[in-house]
Amino acid sequence: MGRVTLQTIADHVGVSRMTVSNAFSRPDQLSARLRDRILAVANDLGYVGPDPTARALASGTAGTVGLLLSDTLTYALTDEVAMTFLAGISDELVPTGLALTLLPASPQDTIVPARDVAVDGALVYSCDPQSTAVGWLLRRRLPLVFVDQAAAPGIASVNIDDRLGARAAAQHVVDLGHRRVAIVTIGHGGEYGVLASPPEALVANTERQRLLGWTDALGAADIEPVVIRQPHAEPDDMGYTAAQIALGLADRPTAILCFSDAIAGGVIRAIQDAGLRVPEDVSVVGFDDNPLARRTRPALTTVRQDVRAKGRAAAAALITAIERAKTRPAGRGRHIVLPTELVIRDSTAPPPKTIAPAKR
Amino acid sequence: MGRVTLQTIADHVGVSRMTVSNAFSRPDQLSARLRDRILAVANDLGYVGPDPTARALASGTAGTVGLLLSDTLTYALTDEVAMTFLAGISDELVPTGLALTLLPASPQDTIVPARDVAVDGALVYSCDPQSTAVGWLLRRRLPLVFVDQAAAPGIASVNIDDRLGARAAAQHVVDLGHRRVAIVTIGHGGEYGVLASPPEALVANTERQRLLGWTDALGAADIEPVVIRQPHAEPDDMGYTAAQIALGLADRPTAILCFSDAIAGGVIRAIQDAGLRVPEDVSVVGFDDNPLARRTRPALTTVRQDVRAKGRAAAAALITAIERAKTRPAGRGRHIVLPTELVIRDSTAPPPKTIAPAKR
DNA sequence: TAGTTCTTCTTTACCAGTACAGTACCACGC
DNA sequence: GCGTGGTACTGTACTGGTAAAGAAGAACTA
Repeated sequence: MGRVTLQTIADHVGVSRMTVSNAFSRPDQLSARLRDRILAVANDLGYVGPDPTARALASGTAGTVGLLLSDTLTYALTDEVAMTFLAGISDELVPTGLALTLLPASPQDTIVPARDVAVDGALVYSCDPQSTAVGWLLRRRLPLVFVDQAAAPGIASVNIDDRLGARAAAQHVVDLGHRRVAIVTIGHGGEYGVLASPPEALVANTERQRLLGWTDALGAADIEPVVIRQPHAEPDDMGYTAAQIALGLADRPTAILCFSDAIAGGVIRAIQDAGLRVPEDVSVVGFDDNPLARRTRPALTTVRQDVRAKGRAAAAALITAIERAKTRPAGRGRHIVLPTELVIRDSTAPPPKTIAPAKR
Repeated sequence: MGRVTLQTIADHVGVSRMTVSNAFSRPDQLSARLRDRILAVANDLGYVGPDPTARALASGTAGTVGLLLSDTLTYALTDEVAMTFLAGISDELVPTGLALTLLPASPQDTIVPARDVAVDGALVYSCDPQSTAVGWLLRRRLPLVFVDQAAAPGIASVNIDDRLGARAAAQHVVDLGHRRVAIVTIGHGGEYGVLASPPEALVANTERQRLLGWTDALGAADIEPVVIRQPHAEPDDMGYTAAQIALGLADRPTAILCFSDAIAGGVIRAIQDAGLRVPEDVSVVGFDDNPLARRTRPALTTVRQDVRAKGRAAAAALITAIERAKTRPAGRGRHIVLPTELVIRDSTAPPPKTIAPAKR
């Protein structure tokens, strides 16, 4: 069947295939007159442009970068912070003309996107570095950037200062005079419910770092927090059930530190539904400072991170890594750590003098 | 530089290149013994698997589908409804092993993802059908599915029943006895502020359809709504400013119909900040029924759409379209319309007998 | 006027696979 | 003892481009 290729056009115009290729890809390599003629003929023949797959093979660039998300795509995507991260990535990517390919962790092993889809490099966002998907990317020797996960030698990484941020949050409630503190966190893998094992055992790096930060400050004040870990299964219940557990404890906490603002939202609802007040009865601190934090009533005290900047930094680092890979055999990546900042709003206050009973 | 290809492995094992290819891609074509031997040698040589770009060229499949989002990626992505849509897409895509490539509308014209990135088909989500990016996809004759935009002949589409949903929302406030109704909508392109032109003039199909639906019901009750259109620039102010305009009108509306729940959130805050109550002074209706709608206080009356199902339907339609394109020259796509449903909660009530003055 | 450089186009040599049609060998049935 | 069918592997012929060096004529320099 009459598929139109560069050769078809070349024959029609009476030039070599290479010249037609240049007409599309390197306009400076031929005269403007000839180029216009070629483009006109191409248009008449219904030629759209050089075939992307063929071009990818010949030139060695796919024109897109991968993004590997933890677990199922599905799971990571429900998080609204992830959206902002994506937006940050696209800020950097769009001007370069690169596309972004989401690489789901495949359930099968016949087709595995991380192994079988063409990309020029990839961002690895909050994944288990031991996972098979990450393994494939490493073996392919693609330029990589690790984001929100433990830095690996030789691989560029972008992180926020989770530990310091969490530490500041915990120090804040300590300074307010709280002595009974609960932590509500979320993650995947490991045990759920009231957590007994030390933070080091957790798989998810972000969670581990924040837990270390919280216990840094609490430990220094000789406070042993109750850590409640809730699976990420029900997006609608984020933190609600965990908070109920915390409130039901004999020594009810007067402050709850949360892994994210989304969780803090659920925690606040649980507190209010139990007939208690925030911050008069229980103080709550979030993490992220997402747009909702400002609007929540009471406005949420939280640890700000600039997720969009994180996305930009990650994409920029990847672009550099790809550039470098073209010339040098292998570059050692830089490790970027972005700052966090405690934002004090209305959800934290000194602990109550006497503990009000939970109604309900 | 010893790059390892199928040939390298073939030479080592002493079989033909084709057999090595089959060992990876079509295990049933050779004996298990030989296959294991080949795989072992491949592993020793550090071979990861058939090169994705070469495979794409030779087999004619890229292993990924495109997603074209309106305008800048950046812009579409801040919307949390878009996230749920993505999750729905991945529900269908993941089991097939396909990846998802986000195709940003490029600002330049040397590299245009919609034209230059290899995909097996594409979803076009809420785009202007006249845009150049859509034009490229059409010219490439890729299997396409249009989502949330005007159906085009010969192209499969997935929509929700925006018009009927909006109509139900409007009918609801009419039934409650409201006579002064404002509409707060959002979109891109065209005039902003109090809208004078008829709905038909709007570019964005979703917005146009909902506007038609609202005016269907209001028109039948002989009510002329005030339509306020706010640009999508400031994601943090969604609906707030528009609501302030509405509340400042001489004939202050007693009901406000909103394009989305996110806008409704801003509208409610604006009403409350003006010292008025929802729903006693002003009723508010949203659209989407996103998770927040339930949590908002008061809980939001809204029009539910199943965004995730929409994503699933779109991806499924695309997969069928791709399947069919392999055999038949061109299939005419089906047009799917998903239902909407009015969910009545606490943000709507009969209008007040007397109009309370706005404080502040 | 000859040498040099530019511009413009062409030649050659890949890129790394897959599809499809063989071919050789074996077992089976009668 | 010969067709018949199945399994296991191979040979040939593509897929549609790009990089890099080469060649031919024009323009520029000395």
